[in-house]
Amino acid sequence: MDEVRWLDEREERAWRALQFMQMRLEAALARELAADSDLSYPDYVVLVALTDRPDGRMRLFELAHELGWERSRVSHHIARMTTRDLVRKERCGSDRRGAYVVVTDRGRGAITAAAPGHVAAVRRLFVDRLDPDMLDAIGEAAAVVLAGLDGEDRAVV
Amino acid sequence: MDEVRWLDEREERAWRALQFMQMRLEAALARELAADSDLSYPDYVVLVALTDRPDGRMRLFELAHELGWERSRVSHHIARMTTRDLVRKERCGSDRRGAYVVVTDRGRGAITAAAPGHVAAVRRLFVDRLDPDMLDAIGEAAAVVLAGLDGEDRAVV
DNA sequence: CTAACATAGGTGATGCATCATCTATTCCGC
DNA sequence: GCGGAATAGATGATGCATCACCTATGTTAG
Repeated sequence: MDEVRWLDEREERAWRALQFMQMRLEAALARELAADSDLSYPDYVVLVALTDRPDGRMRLFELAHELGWERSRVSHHIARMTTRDLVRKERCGSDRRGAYVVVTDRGRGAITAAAPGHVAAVRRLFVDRLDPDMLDAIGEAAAVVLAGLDGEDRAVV
Repeated sequence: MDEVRWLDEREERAWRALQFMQMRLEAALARELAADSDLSYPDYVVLVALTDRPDGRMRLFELAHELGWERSRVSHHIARMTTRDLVRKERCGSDRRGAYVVVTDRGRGAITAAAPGHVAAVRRLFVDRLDPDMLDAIGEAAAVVLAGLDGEDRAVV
């Protein structure tokens, strides 16, 4: 049992501020999205991922990987979105275990309507508050931490 | 209707990386906490807040404010924690609408057991991956964004 | 070829988070 | 004092996220 290295004041401040910012930011964005679009934040990111593809379709496991979601989460969420006619599922010919998720017209309409407001909110609350140096610093720091997380996952598996 | 100012490549990169980092980091910390402590992340932060007080007690609304939670969330969560004997509620004498949350012995035991591992994980996955400059930059950036969010809230209310 | 394993996806249970709404109490202006 | 507004907290419904587990299909070592 080694001694515990608690966080010092500077470390604690940065860590807590980041946590708090993330929580408040996500809550604010989700609220704004819900207020003017009938989409939740998860709905939004799914539709962004799908409409980034020229054919508006993706395998479920691709979606899971791209969004960093668990497979089961994708399954549940796509099921909910399907009942709202934002996406639909199609069986996959080449791999009969698999399925495609395809964005519907209604889904396209929803994301087209929602995106400008959401991007404006991201700017107003986050991007435009920070000067480019800070933004780069954050991007770089996040990349470093992500690389560490990836490394752990690979080590464990 | 003004033109939409979409995010440029640098902005998008920073924003996405931050989102992704936050998601993966919180998931990893929550999993680790759950694996060796029977506490969820929300349980953990509640117990930290309570044990920071000399008497281990707080009003529910204080807890809501300190954690940045909605009142209803606090109410539900404390109810769940009460059934597990991590905290208990006490009626407040001076304000008969109110109630205290008090950490129990079991709650103290749980947080004492969980904290070293959690702090070690925060170090391993986040704090120790970044040099002090980066950490400060993040703390500062988060503070700026938080100030903006506070400003909006005050303006709306 | 077949047995073992890996992968794609689905499902039910449970805990988490929010919303709308409710009651009880306190505060505050008149 | 009294009546309206604000505040403290609770509650039920609903959507979100994870876990443990399941089926079906594909892959590969022997």
